[in-house]
Amino acid sequence: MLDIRYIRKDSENAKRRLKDRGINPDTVDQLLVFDQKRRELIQKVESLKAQRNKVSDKIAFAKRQKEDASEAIMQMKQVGADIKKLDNEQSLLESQVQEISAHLPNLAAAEVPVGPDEAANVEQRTWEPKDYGSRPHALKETAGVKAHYEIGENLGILDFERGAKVSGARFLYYVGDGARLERAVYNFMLDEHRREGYTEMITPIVVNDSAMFGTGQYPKFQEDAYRVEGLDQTYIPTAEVPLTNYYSGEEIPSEDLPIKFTALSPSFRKEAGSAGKDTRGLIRLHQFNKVEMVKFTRQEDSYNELEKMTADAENILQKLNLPYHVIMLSTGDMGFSAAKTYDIEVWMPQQNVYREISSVSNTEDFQARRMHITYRDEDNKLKLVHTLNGSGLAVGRTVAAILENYQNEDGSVTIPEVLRPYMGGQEKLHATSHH
RNA sequence: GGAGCUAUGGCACAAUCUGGUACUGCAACGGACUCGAAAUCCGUCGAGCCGCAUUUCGCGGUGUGCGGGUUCAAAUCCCGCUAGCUCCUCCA
Repeated sequence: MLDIRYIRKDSENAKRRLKDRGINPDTVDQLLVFDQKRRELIQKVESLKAQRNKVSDKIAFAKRQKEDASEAIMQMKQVGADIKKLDNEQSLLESQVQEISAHLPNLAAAEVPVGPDEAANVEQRTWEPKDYGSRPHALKETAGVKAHYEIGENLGILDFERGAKVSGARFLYYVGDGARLERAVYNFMLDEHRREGYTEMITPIVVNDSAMFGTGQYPKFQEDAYRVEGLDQTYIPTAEVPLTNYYSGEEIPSEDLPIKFTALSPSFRKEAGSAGKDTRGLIRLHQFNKVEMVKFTRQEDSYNELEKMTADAENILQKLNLPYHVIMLSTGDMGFSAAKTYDIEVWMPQQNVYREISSVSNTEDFQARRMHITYRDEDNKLKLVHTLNGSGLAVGRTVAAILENYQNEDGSVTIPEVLRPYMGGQEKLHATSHH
């Protein structure tokens, strides 16, 4: 959520910056009207309440003295009724202010490119293994390159058909070495992050509505969430939700900052509005594994920590020897809560494109204000923490990238060296029977 | 899932039956004493949120788990909810 006092005080800039995020300035004007009315009403009702408090004290005093207070009581009857009426008006205005505020996205950081969509994103850097060209999996340019789902099905390690039979489209079974590879990948990721100082967590994967509100998924993006029927609970779309809400409503001892969490979790998304897109393979599923990173930082540290978190995600791809590039998302392509986002896209040779495998964002105090997570600065002043989140990485998409980039001409797949200790020293995936 | 109990400052608790200034202790902070500290004594102490004012001290509202209701007035009475504890039931 944005600071209403900023919008009030610097409304022209607020409108301009929100316009970059796709918000009609009229919406902001409407918000300011409600806010103005609300504050006028507060002043009215508060002076009545001050009066009531004073007279109530007098009545209490009189009763103790066994004196008659019925005149004051009669007088206060009307005041009480007026307060109730104004209180109701005020709570209506509060909810109108809240309704608009809750739907306003975060403001973009100054250096974020302004643009309506992904065309305005700006590439930051590219990376590929030094010996990429001489490796057997360097099939980037050749015609015989297979798609990851084709490789997986041929090897018998990915079973989309039975996933669809049992659950529906966009679900799958990993079978045998496929399941082992997935497990190797996320264990490797978690171990790397732990080494970088992240505390490993296992979180609830069902959360309540206030948690979904806290990180910014609700109220705006409910249609993409798997809700538990009748329970006001939701299967998490990302571990960012339970990890960030861990401290909701709390003051974090400032000597503990920055705090770094990592967790593997399944992520559930209805993918409403993406019908027909990326329908095949591991790219777009209703359920997928993801290793997530979350940080809580002092305000002045968050952008430095954003760079570090991005490097932590890149480290995984570098150790896996997978080519990638990093882009900075434009104002029109960023997520609701983000002030600045780097996407990391991994090279997928069969489609000849870079494909998103991680998204790393600084939300500044946007989530912390919704969740009320604070710390005290050097002057003992209460401040909102900054929160960051990033994938490190999407596990299924990593498996897909490994299959495509490490495929051999005989149909086998070489296992990246760093993963071999996680697979009993195995070096290749071959077609085998798993039945 | 069933029954009972509980929820009050950073912590521990009182006031709830019988509606009327939310008690006390510990901790914390300031001061006295001291070369310094401990002990002792004196004083301050409801976090957060909202509004107004602002160069500074501020003023008011809210705030006894959450949401309603009754009342001139709610920690207290009524209704709903949440969480925790105990017992029963169930379970990996």
